[in-house]
Amino acid sequence: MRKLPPLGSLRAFEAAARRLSFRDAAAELGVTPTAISHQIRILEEICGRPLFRRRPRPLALTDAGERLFPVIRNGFDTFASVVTAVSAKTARTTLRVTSPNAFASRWLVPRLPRWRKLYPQIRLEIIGTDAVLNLRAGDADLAIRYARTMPTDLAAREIFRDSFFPVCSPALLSEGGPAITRAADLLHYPLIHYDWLNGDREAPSWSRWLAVARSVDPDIPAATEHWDLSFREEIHAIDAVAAGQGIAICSDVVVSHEIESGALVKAHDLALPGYGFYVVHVPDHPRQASIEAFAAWMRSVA
Amino acid sequence: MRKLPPLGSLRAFEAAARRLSFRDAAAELGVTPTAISHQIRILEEICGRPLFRRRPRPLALTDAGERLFPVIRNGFDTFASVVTAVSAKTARTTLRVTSPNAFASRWLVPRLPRWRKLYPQIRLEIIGTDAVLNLRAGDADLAIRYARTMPTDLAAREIFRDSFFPVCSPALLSEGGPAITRAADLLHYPLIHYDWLNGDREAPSWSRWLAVARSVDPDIPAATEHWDLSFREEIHAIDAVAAGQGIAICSDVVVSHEIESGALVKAHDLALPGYGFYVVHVPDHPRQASIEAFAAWMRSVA
DNA sequence: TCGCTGGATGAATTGGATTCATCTAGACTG
DNA sequence: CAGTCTAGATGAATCCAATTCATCCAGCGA
Repeated sequence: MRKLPPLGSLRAFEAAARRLSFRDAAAELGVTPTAISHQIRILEEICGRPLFRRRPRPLALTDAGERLFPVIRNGFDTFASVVTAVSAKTARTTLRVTSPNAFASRWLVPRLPRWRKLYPQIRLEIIGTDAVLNLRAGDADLAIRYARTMPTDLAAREIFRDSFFPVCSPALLSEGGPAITRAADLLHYPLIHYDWLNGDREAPSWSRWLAVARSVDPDIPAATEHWDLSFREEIHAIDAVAAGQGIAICSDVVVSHEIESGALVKAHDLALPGYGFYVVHVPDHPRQASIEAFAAWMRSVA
Repeated sequence: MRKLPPLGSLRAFEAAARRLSFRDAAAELGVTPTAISHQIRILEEICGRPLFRRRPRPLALTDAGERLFPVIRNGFDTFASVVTAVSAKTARTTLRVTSPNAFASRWLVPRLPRWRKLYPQIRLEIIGTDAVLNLRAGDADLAIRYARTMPTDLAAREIFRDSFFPVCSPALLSEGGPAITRAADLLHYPLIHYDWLNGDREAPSWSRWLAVARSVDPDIPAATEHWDLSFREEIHAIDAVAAGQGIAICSDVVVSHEIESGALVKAHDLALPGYGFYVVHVPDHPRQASIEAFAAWMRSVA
């Protein structure tokens, strides 16, 4: 028998974890912060352990919370998506695009004005979620999938591939830290890690990057247990990097906006190979033309 | 901005869709049928279309309902699973096994007494769900995955493979229907279909079976639009077959219990190749011994 | 040291979910 | 065909669980 916690507490938790603020979560749900506090307390009692570390501030998720969050978030994303898809006439003129969370917020959204200028007649709905929506069922018209190889289950084309570099805030380097001239120098700074949702063992990570760097710079110790800061969510990790809390291995595509604006800089030039970004859709989609336009546009602004 | 329907209505819907009865759903949730009715009405108003076809009886899901159901169900399954996993020590002596829904209820559960007899000291918790749980995150200890080829992201071993046959209730044939001596005779009966959750275009289906049968029996018409009964859920389809409503293409493994007991019979001997059942777990799992025992047991009772 | 922000806590309140009572469609029975 | 039974619909009344209010406390910055 399935034992489901009160759903209200899950909704409160999801909003609070996403915004890392009870206040903002309360505003989003149209209630007072007190209500959020109570709901999360209920969930914490069910789990038998705290989900947030409230002090010292700022608010942060505990390990248990980090574990819960992506699942609950994806679930709600998916619920919202199917219900919208099932609902009578969801403005069938908009192209519904889904992409991974980090890509949506870091790459897609900042460039949407350019899209709008080029194709003002094609409205986009961006569904940023790490849940894998079912295109065949119509949960979205087009998906941007992030994978090592081309998806084979649907019509797909590769738009571009990324590489992974160590990146950090320029402030981190200028504020009197040791200069970085060689790979080993990176180890003087906090290293920021984040998990990959998929179980790719080959995924770019500090341990892989350091292994490659070691072949160039033998001074790098073989077993660096240097887990200074670890996040379950790529977006949280990037926020931490931008805030100058350390250096992370990031996709140059995902942080390209920050690199261009100077908010982040490459800390070293050694790159790990990354993944492909694929535009995926059902074959013979009724709005093939819009899909073509979108794929072409993505490639053009790469 | 994500537009989420009231979660209570989703819970009511999920229970009602799973049991195909407002009454039973109400009993499960510990409320009166009236409450279920109200909640589902709310969800139907949000979707702008009915989710259940109430009359004529029996209760059935509409297309929109069929579309919603698996997603909501998987979401709740996953929620329950992570919350349990996160909760303080869930009796760490039990081996948590997840498998696809149909396999859990049709194959695994009926054979559990045998397991219990052999390994009374190893307690099992069966999490039957079509959602893909995250073993690395500890949502379960062991997964039975159903796939064309061996999963590569975790330690896996093939337990057995299945084949797909047309099966039906013996009552269907004995009740004066035309005898089945060749493939074309099957077309005199209602054909029962069900969707595959994964997007496998090569998945065993009536159209594939008939295509193969046509090479033996050219009398089978090429384009048979014979969609008599269609289900989104394999379990529902099997229930319909057992109730004598028609013939379906079923996995011999999933219905093996019904075949042995005589509740179902093969309607024809032509088989389609199926998939493999894989026992999957994280490498170097702390309870490797239990996992070995389980894999060995599964193979032995195949 | 003093504000200021953001969250915790417990009692009081309220509004939305549930129930009650009643009604109807369809299925089964003889 | 009545006659009966099951399962769900409907609308008003009820009630309890979630929310708010009022207050308190910890951390942070000036």
